[in-house]
Amino acid sequence: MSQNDNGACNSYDPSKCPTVSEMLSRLGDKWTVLVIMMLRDGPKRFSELKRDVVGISQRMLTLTLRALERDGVVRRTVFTTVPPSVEYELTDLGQSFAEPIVSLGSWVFSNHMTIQKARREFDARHQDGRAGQKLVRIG
Amino acid sequence: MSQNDNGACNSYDPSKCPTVSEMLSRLGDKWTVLVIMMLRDGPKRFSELKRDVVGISQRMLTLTLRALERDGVVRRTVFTTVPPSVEYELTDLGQSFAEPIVSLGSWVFSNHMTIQKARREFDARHQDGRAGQKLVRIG
DNA sequence: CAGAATCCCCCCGGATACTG
DNA sequence: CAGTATCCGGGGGGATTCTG
Repeated sequence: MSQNDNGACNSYDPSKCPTVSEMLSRLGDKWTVLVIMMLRDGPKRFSELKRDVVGISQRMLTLTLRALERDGVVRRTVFTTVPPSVEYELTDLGQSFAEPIVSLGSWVFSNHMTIQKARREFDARHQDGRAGQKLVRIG
Repeated sequence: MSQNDNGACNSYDPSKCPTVSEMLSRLGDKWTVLVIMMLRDGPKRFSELKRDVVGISQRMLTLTLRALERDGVVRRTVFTTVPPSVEYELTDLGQSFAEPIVSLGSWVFSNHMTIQKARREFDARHQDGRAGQKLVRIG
């Protein structure tokens, strides 16, 4: 985070608003977006999420859900049955948050061909002789 | 990433589309969004960006810009002057990408108060007695 | 079933110094 | 000015094991 420990936000300068950059970087854990998209259809149980979000570990699922719950985006409901089950669902805040999230995901999905093409061209342009400035191997 | 190494995307399942999750996780480096928002107003030079994106190191700025250039989102133009200057600007693809990005940033900005309140309540709820399931128990 | 706890590796990313 | 190269510490996150 930035210098400011309290989340005070005076100007519309994201870099000066800790909460904004925190929330944005939360998307980057790469699981948050997927989890939120999964929850759009309605409540889901822990094991459902774990099954549907391919590749996520239970640890990361737990951490992701906990963070979202803390932000008031997700509501957690425990059913004291045997065996126990827990349901997760988007709050109203979460629903409204899901909108820009989905827009973003949709954009990426519908443009990923273009992106991949651009990447291939970039790589071809930079690996052979000319001006080959490799920084770090990407991908 | 997932099992699939090539970026093939068959179904509308983000978790099965490497490119989608890669692009989404790129937002999480926490600089990408800020850089893109800065470039919305028009072309900017390297040093301008470094000055405006508060807290970013030249290393991270370079890496972020390089990645965005590779994705075809940003165009890099070198002017062989003395001293040299380099301009960065959004491509058409980048402009369209900026839209959902901005939506996201705006949402976070206009809801950060609610989020902070939710966090405080969550923390208060979980540190004292009540069903206190704290994740990390220190000491 | 839904987690919590522990171990441990990797890489992100900051700081610093050097170039064309 | 606009990078590049190198060192290095902290933490993100996977795999595994244990519990109510």
